[in-house]
Amino acid sequence: MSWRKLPVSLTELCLDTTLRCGQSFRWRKSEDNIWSCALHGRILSLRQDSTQLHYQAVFPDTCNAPPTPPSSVPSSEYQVEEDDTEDLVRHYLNLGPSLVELYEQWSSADLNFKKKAPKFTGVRNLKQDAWEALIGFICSSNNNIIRISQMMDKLCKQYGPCIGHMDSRPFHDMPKPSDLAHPSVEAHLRQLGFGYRAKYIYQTAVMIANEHEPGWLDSLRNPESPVRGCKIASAGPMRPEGREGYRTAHAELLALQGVGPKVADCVCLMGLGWGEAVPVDTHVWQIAQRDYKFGKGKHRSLTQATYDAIGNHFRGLWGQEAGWAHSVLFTADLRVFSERLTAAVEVLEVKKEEEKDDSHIEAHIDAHEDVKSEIKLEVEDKKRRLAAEEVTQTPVSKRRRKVLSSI
DNA sequence: CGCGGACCTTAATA
DNA sequence: ATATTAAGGTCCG
Repeated sequence: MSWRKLPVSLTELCLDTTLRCGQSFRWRKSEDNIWSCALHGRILSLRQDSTQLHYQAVFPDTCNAPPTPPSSVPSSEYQVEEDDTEDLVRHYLNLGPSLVELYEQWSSADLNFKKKAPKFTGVRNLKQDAWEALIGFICSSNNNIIRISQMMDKLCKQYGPCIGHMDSRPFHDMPKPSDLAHPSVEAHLRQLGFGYRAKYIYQTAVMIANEHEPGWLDSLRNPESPVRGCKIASAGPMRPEGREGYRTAHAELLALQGVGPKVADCVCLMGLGWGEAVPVDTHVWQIAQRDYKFGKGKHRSLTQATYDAIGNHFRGLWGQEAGWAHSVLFTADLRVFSERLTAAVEVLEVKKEEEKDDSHIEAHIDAHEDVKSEIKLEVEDKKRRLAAEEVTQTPVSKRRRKVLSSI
């Protein structure tokens, strides 16, 4: 029940960015900045300060302790089970690589990355369960992060096991493929507001539960990035189009209903450990046109050839973890973080403290004068939207609106 | 191989 | 107030 901790700086991991940037869709944040999610049979909770990541696992039903092992299980084996939360955290958050070093590497190779990344440090590429990633990203087509999250919540509440409660709210884990392979599922999901994705989810569940061998999905994983344990085998040499295992996994996934090139790449990148997978969605297509000279001549529209060319270009630029670098730029392009580009985030943070005077706010803003001028056009472009957002969304203090309009 | 339309829902935008 | 658009696309002809 007690919290444990790992030393992690905010530049190595920023939970608030990583857990909101559209990689995963099941984390919930409570009042006091605690993120929680039902994962591997427990409710995992995370929070962080400037120097440490705090984590806690609450297991169901047994006084907040891990399940009692059957007496037949040797205690030595059980010890591993009991203490695997740290491993789970390290693995899920992909804490192995030095993110500062990776950012340096990507920045030295790419001026655009160097320009955009400083406002979006600590974006980690989560190593999620492949099945969860598959369903999550099938839901993502023509959709937004809020609704995707709501859909995943409904799916788990309807079909997944309840792991426990926090703040008087139930936490359900992901249902298994066989739980969704019943013919009634499609109509039910449609009734729950999944739209045309209901059929995709049902058909994909049938494929994985009934058509493929058990373990098929995980067999597509990067052997250098196994679910548990350490590296089993080499993933082979890097090529412009990615390693062989990645290409195979991508091609296999395409056979599933509701899985096109973009969703397949998301599953490869965030569920199967293929760091070179580069999902090209509307955001990345915009980025490729705006910052990397795509959108003309041969690559006027986002055809399959253009899609592949963009991935190849980014792999050539950023290397084996190109998909991770892509996630950083994708995050920088997300609407929910757009205010970060306007320095309004400083105002937000100051506002939370409630008792600061305007001189403080001005100081915060002035500190980013250089950034502001550099992206002045973008600020102009988004300022109007932001201001409108403030008026229509939540009641905002006059002070904040005033500051915004003065940027 | 590339194009255009349909496809579910919802909330912001015009 | 009501129509249109956009939200991490895919499928089909």
